[in-house]
Amino acid sequence: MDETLEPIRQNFVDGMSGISQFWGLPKGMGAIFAVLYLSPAPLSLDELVEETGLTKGAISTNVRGLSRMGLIRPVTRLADRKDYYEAETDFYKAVRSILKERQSSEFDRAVSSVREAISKLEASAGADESERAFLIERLKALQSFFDALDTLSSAVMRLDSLGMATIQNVLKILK
Amino acid sequence: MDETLEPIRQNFVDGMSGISQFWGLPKGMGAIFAVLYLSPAPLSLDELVEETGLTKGAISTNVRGLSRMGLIRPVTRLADRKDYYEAETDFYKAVRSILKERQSSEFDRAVSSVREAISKLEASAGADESERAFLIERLKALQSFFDALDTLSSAVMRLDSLGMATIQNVLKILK
DNA sequence: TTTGTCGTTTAGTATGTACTAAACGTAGTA
DNA sequence: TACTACGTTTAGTACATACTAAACGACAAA
Repeated sequence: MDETLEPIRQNFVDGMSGISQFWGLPKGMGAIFAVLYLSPAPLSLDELVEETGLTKGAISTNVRGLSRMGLIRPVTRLADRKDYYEAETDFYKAVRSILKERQSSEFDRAVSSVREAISKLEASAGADESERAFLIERLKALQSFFDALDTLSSAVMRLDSLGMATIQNVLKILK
Repeated sequence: MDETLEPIRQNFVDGMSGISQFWGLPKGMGAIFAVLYLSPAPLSLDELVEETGLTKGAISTNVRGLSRMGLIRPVTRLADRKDYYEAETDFYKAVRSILKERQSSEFDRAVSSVREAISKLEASAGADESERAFLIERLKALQSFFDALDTLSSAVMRLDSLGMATIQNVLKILK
């Protein structure tokens, strides 16, 4: 690697680490992704150890997380027991993958929690009428907001089939 | 408060706490917002202490954070030294406010970090040519992705002026 | 089988942070 | 002035978690 370019790369890696922990992810993830993203060839775990300064254990767990989110991709070479990884360069694909990940876990729980609360409230006659009505109203407003988010999210996840032209259309409306 | 409704409310509060810490925010924030959102009238700090079980200190700092994000709003009553707070019920307004908050802080730093890297790279002639070209290509791809995000984000922030019809249009395209 | 090279897992550690408890500052009230 | 009722700030604590170091398991080669 050219020494002139090294500080620039290092700065980029630091920046991505910052973003990473800003979004609540381990900063090692950001660093690993940054290194892979600026690498012309897939890298092995040991090479990542070399480049990031993290230990193999940390690399192992973070790499698994990044794979699960679709931000990096394992590359296997025949007759080579090492695992190699490369960065996903299609960010829209990565965004979809991340949304899919997050969606399933916690967001759904929140949505169904609200839905459950509403149906319980509607079932509980005999309680204070005005307060009950108020709670139902508030929760339904929240629910419709969640629905909008859900529509948006699942729309984005289907974005590959809709084609990149869709993104342009949306941006044109918003611009 | 009707005792029949209490467990439902409590369940909702717990759920919002969960979401809150899932998104990297203190779970106390979620709880406070939930309590305020389900309250017909604005609540004072001491009432929030009562409802959430947190101490006044924690309430104080979390309430400040929620205000800054635009998720709740202070309400002052004449001839009453207490501060009261109520939840923002326009979630789109809250989203805009949160985006504005996040945008300014870390995202911009990332964007300008990439831009800076690119211009440094373009200035550093004499270095390894093929690698330099590769880095520039990758960073420019990342930059255009950031630009798209930025366009989207600032568009959402201007969404009140564009009107709610815009949201409908966007969702129609995506649906 | 033994040996070496992988990735994974585990136990321990350090760091950040959200909280509690209590002191504090401030502004109305007697 | 002293007193009271607030919200804020600070010092300390508990807890979560991302990491290190090292043991472990799997697998291919000798």
